[in-house]
Amino acid sequence: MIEQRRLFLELTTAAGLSESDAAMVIAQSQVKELKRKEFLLQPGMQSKHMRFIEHGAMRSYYIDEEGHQHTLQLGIEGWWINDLYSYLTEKPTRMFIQATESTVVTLLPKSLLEDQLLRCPTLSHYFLKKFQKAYVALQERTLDHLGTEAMDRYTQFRQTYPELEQRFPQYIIASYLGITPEFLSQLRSKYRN
Amino acid sequence: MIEQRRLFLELTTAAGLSESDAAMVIAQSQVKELKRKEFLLQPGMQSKHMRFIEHGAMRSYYIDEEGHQHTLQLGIEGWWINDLYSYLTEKPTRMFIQATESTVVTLLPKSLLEDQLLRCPTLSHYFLKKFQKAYVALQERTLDHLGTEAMDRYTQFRQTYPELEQRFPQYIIASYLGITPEFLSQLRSKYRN
DNA sequence: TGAATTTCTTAAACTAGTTCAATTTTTAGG
DNA sequence: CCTAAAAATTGAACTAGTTTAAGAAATTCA
Repeated sequence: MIEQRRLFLELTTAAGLSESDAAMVIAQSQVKELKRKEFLLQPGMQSKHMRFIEHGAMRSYYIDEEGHQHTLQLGIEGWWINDLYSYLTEKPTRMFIQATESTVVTLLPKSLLEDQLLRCPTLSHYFLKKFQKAYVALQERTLDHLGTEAMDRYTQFRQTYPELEQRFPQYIIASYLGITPEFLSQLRSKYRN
Repeated sequence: MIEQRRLFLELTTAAGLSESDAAMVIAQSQVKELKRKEFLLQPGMQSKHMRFIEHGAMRSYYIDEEGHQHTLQLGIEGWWINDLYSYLTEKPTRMFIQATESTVVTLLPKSLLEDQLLRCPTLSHYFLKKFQKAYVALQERTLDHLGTEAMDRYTQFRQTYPELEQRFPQYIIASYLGITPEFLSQLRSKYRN
């Protein structure tokens, strides 16, 4: 059964673990099923797991003082999703992580994972790269936001993540792009002609 | 002489290294002096060092397609400054790192540093925390930017970094806050009354 | 010290993106 | 398959922040 898990595939291919090492990691994991709109994490909670999407789709977002949602991360099967801020600092999160379809996630508890990272350099290297990638993605997104106008951000988003555009409703994509759904709608109608 | 270096102090106190371990790190380092407006890093270069400000002040920024500057990091003596994106990925940077006063920096070459990280867990832990902090700071800044209006960002900045406000010209602070110098000037005049 | 350069301010015209409100279209899931 | 709920669209009024321009103040360093 383990072999059917997408995470098993990820660890044996992308991470380069042996099948037995991968099996050991998976043995420590929990599986969680979520219905559409259910939450995996909510403000005030602490993120104590690394989370891998087996199938389905999720997003992380936070709500500012004026009540506006800002989507920070989108993810579908085969992606990791988390609030690394809370995971790394062990402070309470300000974020929601929510399933946008019915979704299955594998959870690796931080405490157990850290033991395994000490024992398995390959795994450790894999996660180091993941953290770096997360930093890089965040920086890229931040620069993008500061220096690019909404329309360009939208076309760039479509090119970079064509699979995401079909998978998430537009109001979520708008919130990821940092604009209102109404304004995205306007952009789209201009784009068409 | 080594004992006079601010980095020596940082390593023996904040990082908790022994004096001899700290001395070994320092022995691998270079010192660089910069005049006001001189660059430590420019687009296209690769960031191959960790950089510690001995004294003076620096900022990192990038220039978008329309030619606007966006300041990402400010730093004064006792702070690290770098483009971690380029340092971690070993790709060319998009950023400038510039001295805003005459400044002395200690440079730790990545290749040598990584050997030392392997040998010295205390040092390794110190840098792990630094990377995490950088991620956290970036995330905080990004959220802030998305959800807070300029005036609030400004007052928050003043509270969080009172030492920086006096140290950098306003047009740099404006660019750090993500607004034009003219608009910051307006905000300040409202704030006064 | 003093001239040249850099930085800051003010104000008016402007624009990218928001808000509000009402209508239409699409989708979820019993 | 049907209906309630969710999502997308349209347009008009609005606002936070930009642009341009020009003068005033502050700072640098020869």
